[in-house]
Amino acid sequence: MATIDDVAKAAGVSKGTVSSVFSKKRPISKQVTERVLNVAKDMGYFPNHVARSLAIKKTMIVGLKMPISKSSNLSGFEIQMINGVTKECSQQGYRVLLDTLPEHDDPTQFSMDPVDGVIMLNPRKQDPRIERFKQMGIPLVLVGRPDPEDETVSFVDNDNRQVGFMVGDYLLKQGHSSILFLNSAADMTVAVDRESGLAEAFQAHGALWQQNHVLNYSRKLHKSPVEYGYMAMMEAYKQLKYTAVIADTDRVALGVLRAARELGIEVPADLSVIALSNDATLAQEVTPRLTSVELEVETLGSEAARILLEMMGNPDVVCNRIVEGKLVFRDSCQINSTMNEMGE
Amino acid sequence: MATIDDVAKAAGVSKGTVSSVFSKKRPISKQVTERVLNVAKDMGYFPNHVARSLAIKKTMIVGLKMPISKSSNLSGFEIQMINGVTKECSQQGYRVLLDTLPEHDDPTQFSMDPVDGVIMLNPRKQDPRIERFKQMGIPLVLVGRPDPEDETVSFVDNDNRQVGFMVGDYLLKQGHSSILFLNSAADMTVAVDRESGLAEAFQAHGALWQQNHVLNYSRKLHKSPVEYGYMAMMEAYKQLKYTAVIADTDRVALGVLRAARELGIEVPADLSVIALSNDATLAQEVTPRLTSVELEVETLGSEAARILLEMMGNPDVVCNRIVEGKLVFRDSCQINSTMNEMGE
DNA sequence: CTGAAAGCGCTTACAG
DNA sequence: CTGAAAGCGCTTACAG
Repeated sequence: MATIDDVAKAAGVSKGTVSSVFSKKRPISKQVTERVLNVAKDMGYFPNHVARSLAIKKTMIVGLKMPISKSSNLSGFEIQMINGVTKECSQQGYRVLLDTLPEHDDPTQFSMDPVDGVIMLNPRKQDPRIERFKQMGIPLVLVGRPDPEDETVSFVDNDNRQVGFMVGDYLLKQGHSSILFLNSAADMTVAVDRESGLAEAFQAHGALWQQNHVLNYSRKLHKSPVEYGYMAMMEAYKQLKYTAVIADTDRVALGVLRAARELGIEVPADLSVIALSNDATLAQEVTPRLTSVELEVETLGSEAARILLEMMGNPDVVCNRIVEGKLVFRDSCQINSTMNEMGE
Repeated sequence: MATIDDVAKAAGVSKGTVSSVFSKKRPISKQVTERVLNVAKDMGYFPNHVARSLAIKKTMIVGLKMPISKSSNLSGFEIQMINGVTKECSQQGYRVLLDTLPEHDDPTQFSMDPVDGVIMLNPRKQDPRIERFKQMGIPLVLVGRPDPEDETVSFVDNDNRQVGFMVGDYLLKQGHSSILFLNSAADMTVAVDRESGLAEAFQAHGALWQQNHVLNYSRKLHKSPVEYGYMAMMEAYKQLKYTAVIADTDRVALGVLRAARELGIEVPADLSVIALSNDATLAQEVTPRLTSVELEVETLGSEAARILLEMMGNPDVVCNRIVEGKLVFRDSCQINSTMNEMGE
C-alpha cells in the first residue's frame, strides 16, 4: 500500500499538504489538490485509519462488549441491543466494534481498545472492568445497574423489580394463585430483581409467596431458551396444575406454548402465559399472540449509545436512564371480566 | 493515560523491555517482569491497541460491511449474518467491526479501515468497493456473488436460482398454478436469480409463467417486511384468488398469514404459503408453522468468516462456497396426497 | 536477558 | 497556501 509519503514525493509536495487534501483541515489550492488527488488515485493510496487514529487519538468507533459463551448464538436480548446501539451510532457517524471475546484474566492481556467509548452488557458484581475503563479514561455506559451502586458510572436499565411486580400484580388481580415463574439464570441481577418484585406483588395481595414456583435457566441443563420453556413446563406441570406462567423471554414462552399444546392445555383458557419480551415481533406474531411486558431492549441500546456519545463530547457527565416495562395485552392471558379498561 | 514510556522510566528499564513484558515476545527475567507489572498496575497502564496495530500492521479485527438505510433496523438476514460471522470470529480471537455506515461518494473519505479483512454484504453491480479493497491489499469475501463474475474474489452465496426453482417445482407438483411471488427489492441480484429460477420451474412443467405474479419489495411503499406481506397479499388477492404464495422472508410470510386470516382464507387448505427463510425460529414457531426453504444465512456468515480468516493467513487463496437451500416441510403448505415420502 | 534507535503512517503547531 | 519537523505509543531488528 502506498503511504502518504509516497504520494507526497510523487506529487512533489509535503506530507502535510497531502494530509490536508484528504482531511480538508486547512485549505489547499485547487491545482495542488487536484494533482495530489490524481497521484493518490494512480498509486491506489488510501489514508491509513490506524495511523490517523493514533495521531488524533480518536477512532470514531464505539465498543460493544458482550461476551458470549463459546459457540453459542447471540440471544434475542443481544440482538435487540445491537439494533439499538447500531442505529444510534451510525446516525452519528460511529461504527460499532462487537467484542464478544471472553474476558481474559491475565492482566497482561488487557489493552486500551481502538474505541472512543464502550457499552458493556451484564456487568457483574464488583466488576473489575469498570475500574479499568475509568483508569483508561474511556467513557463507559453499562447496560444493567452497577453492583454495588456507583454514582460515578452511567448506565441504562429496565426497572426489573417493577417488571416483576407488574406481572405479578396483574396475574394476581386476574385471580391466579398458582403462578410459575420461568426466570433467567440465577446469577444475574435481573433474575434477582424480578423475583423480588414478584414476591412483593404477592405480599401486596396478601398471597402466599412460594419460592419453589420459580425456576432458573441454566446453560448446562437447557440447550436453548425454547427448550428451557418446554422442559420446565413439562416438568413443573406434573407437580402442580399452574394456571399462569411468566416466561423470561419470548422464546421461553414459545417453549411453554409448545408444551401446553402437547399436554392439551388450552391457552389462555386453562393457562395464562405472559412473556417478559425482548423481541416484539415474535410476541406479536405467535399464535396466540403473547401478552407481554415489553422491555424495549432496543430503546435501552439506543439510549446507551446516546448517553455514551454525549459523554464522549463532555467527559464528566454521568447519566442514568431507567426504561419502564410496559404491559401489553394480547391473547395469551385470560382476561377477567372485571378488567376491561385496557387495550394494547 | 500512562504510556509505555512512563512505565519504562518509572521502572528504570527500556520501552522495549516493557513491551516484551506485555507481549511476551521475548523472555524477560522474573524480577524485571514483576517490577514492570507492578509499576504498570500502579500507574494504571494499559498498552494502546491502536499504537500496537500501527507497529505490527495487524488489528485482529474483521470488518463486516452492511450499510443500513438511515434509522432502519437490521433485517433478519443481517442478524443471522452477524450471528454466523461473530461466532466464527470470536472462536479465532477476532472481533467484528460492524460497519453500517452508508457509502460516501467523496473519494477523499475512503480510508484503510482498522481491520485485517472484510466481509461485505450485498455487493452491487460493478461494485467499486471490490477494486478498492484489492488496492488496499485487504482480504475480502463477499456475501452474494460478484457481478460481473470475477475469478479473483472470494464469496459465499445461496444458489438462488436453485432456491427459486425448488419452490416453484414443489408448488407446481402440488398442482398449484396461480402462484404469487412476493420477491425482494427489484435491484438485488437475489431477486433476479430467484425469479429466473422460478420461471425455469414453470417452463420445466410446461406451465405458463406470468411475470405479473411477482411483486417486489420497495422501501418506499412498505414500512416493514410484515407490512409488505400483508399489503401485497391484500391487494393481489383482489385480482386473483391465488392458491399459493412464496414469501421472500419469514416476516413477509407473517404478513401474508395475517392477511389470510382477515380475508378468511384457510392456510393451508385454501392457500399454501412457503417462506424463503432467514430465521428458522420464526418459521418454526408461528402457527401454522411455515413450510420453508432454509437459506442457512448463519452458515453463510460463518463460512464467509472462515474463508476470510484463511485468506488472512494465506493472501492468495480465493474460495467460493455455495450453500444450497433446503426445503423443510411444515404446516403451511397443503400436501398433495401423492406426495408423502418426505418429512421434516 | 536488556537497551538504543529506527520505524509504523499519520497530524499539527510553528514558520514563512 | 505550503513545508519541515516533532509527536502519537507501540515493536523490532541489531548489538551487547
